[in-house]
Amino acid sequence: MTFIPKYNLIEELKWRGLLHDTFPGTEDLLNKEQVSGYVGFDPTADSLHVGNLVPIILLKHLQSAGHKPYALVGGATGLVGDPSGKSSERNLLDKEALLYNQACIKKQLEKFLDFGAKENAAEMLNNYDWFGTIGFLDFIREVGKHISVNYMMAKDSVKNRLENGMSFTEFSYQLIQGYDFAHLYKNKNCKLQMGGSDQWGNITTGTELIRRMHGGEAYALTSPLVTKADGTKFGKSEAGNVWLDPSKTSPYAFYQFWLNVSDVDAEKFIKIFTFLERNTIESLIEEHQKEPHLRKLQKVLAKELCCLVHSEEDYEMAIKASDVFFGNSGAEELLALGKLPFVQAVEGMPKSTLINRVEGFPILDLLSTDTTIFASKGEARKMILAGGLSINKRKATDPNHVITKEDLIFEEYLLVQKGKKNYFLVHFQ
RNA sequence: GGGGAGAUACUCAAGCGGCCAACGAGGGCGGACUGUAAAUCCGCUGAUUACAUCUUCGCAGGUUCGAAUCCUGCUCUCCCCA
Repeated sequence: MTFIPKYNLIEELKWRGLLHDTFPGTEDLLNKEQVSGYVGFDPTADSLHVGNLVPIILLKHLQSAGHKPYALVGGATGLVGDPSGKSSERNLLDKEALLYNQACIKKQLEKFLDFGAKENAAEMLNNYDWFGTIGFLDFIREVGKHISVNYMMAKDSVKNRLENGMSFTEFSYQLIQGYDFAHLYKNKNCKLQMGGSDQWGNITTGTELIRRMHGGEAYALTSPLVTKADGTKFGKSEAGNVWLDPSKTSPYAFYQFWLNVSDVDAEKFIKIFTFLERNTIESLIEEHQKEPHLRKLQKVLAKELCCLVHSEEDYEMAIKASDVFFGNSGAEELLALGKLPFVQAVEGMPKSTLINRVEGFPILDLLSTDTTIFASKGEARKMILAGGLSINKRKATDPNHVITKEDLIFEEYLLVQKGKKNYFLVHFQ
């Protein structure tokens, strides 16, 4: 039976800016047979974040080109800790947290791939399943014997750490990850490992192991690190990491993250993060350049990602809330939003909870003493006098105002707005 | 070991007896404009009960009606000669 890929994966990834490097022969392999490929995800947190989207997208492309994707949760590798890109030794996570993280990540990954496909259903793996039972002695006899320390020391991830030191634990990481690849090669006929460019060293240790242990040929494909034009780190908002878990980063905040991408980055990101076709993207870019103020690219980008990671309903809600928070609408529209969408939109905002008092809160105390919205009363006062503070979308003008029940929205909230886009929520109980 | 220069607010950097909560620049925050952008312009940027008061200019003392500014000691930094 001859295999014909749905499309040339390498070509596709190339124009999208998702290709950094490949092993020689990878393209030929992908064009002549159905390939099983995998990506590993570290359970360092209880949720994936936007930075993990790239490897997820690689898997999706692999699957839609007709190949078979494996998503590997690093239950074992997480116990050790990948030194790649780290300048110092990290603390080990405790086993319970890791188990919890693995479960969370597994659940998230399940959303993105098709596990019911006939020809090339995705599969989920956890490397703890094969590492958990290997003893240390067996491992160093059967695996360690094939790789020289000299070879391991030559990797950037190790070299960069020789000055400041590195534990044996982290040093051996590449062997563990390398063995994953060898194990999957042997047991799942998995010939391809994908990942970020920082994984190159770990991946090549894997292909080397496969050659020495099984006399086989394996392949690799990496994507570049996602960068922003202004040089700041991708994947962070003012509130910190942008997570895929809606309880850690609300769909509204997630939508906002993509909407606020700069013009230059939007052109780049729409290729990387969406599955829109080439001509669709090209005409979108053209439209955007003609009428940049409409920010069509950002809107499409935010929509696609919001729908991919969350849902259409979440997207609709995010748009509604965005209109209220950033459009020209005022206090009336805020009320008209209704309590439920309001609560969803304010999720992820800096928040303070206060016990309601009958006599009310002098506004300056509320802003600086009862909450940490301002560092001092003086600052809060100046902001009010400068016209930079709104309460529930209504400009505050009187620094001596006392907040009482009448000021609350939906009877329990106070939406404090500092400047244009800094919102804080005060919840009264 | 000898000689010299310096330490000022988030950073750089003026000030050298009262007019100093301390010039100016950068950064940060806010306002106007705009695309929830960039650029530009304007304002704020020690605290407080804001008329006014209080605590700040490496640290500790001293002189003086009055000190970031003068004197003494200490700590630290930089430079030059051995």
